[in-house]
Amino acid sequence: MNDAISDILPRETVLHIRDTCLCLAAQRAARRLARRFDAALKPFGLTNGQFSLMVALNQPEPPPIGRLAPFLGMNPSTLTAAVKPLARRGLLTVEPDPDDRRSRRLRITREGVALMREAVEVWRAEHAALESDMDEDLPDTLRQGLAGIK
Amino acid sequence: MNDAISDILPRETVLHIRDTCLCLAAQRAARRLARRFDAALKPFGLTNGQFSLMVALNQPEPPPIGRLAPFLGMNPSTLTAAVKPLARRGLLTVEPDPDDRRSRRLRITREGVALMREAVEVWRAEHAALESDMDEDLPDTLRQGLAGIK
DNA sequence: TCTAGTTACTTTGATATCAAAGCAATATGA
DNA sequence: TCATATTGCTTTGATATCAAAGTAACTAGA
Repeated sequence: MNDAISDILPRETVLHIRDTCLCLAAQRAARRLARRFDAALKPFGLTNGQFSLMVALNQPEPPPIGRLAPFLGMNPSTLTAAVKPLARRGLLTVEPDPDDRRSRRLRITREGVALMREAVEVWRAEHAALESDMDEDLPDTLRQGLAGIK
Repeated sequence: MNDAISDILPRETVLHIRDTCLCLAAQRAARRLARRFDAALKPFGLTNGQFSLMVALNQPEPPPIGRLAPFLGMNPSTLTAAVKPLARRGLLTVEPDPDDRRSRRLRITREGVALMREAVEVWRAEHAALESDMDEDLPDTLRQGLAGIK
């Protein structure tokens, strides 16, 4: 007789968590959307996350990591790692801020802009297709709901 | 003169994507919720994803990987990897299905159940706290919206 | 000035994530 | 029954993710 058993948690507890857990619901939806946009952006060699990061670089002043991380809901160390493949491909550069040498600013390159001009059009098409799959007011409802998670 | 430039994408395009992209909004919210539940479940050595997986094992018959993956919105290969640390800790076992030896069923162990009994209470408390941070009808709105993403 | 504290980021080590390719078992059709 | 196709899962190689601990640079207060 080994450890494997059938003596499980109460069925109602399991169903309750399954049906109400916002964290599970969010992870599930995030994975599905990630796969969808990863596939759409594949011709550009970009993942959904890389696309979002590249979009966020388009600011009058190249933003530092410390400003991008909260915007993306991301830990700064994740961003440090995420920058590497993009820098390696020459899509962005990392420059120390002259006014504060601790801070490092991410600047999109010409190549990055050229790639993004095309990628944005694919994003538009894919997002339109996504929304057309959904009930009328679901997109806005979702946007409001997701924005409410701090 | 290097590659770095200031010739960026149209400002309106950037703002449009930033404010409407459901994929970005979902990743951002998923990261925030993941961190929150990871922190709450840390005393049990469980991540939010491990918790959800363990909950899903509580079924009359131990489910095969191929049934769990779609439930979690996950690629089967991700699940194969996710199982390893949990099996190593003795929280679940992997058994070949006697009726189809390709299929592998995940069975929660006694230890797994014991751990989950406590973890579920922490989940309850954390989820209640999460919902109390939100506007009245936001949780249900979000659940419906997230469930609408296929 | 120092010096202590804070901030911005990186490194480390672990798990998470996927697509693609691979393997073995099952199912199907001739 | 044999060959082919399909199915269920795993492996591989790459990026993603985090917390914790580390480093360097800045700040504030004595």
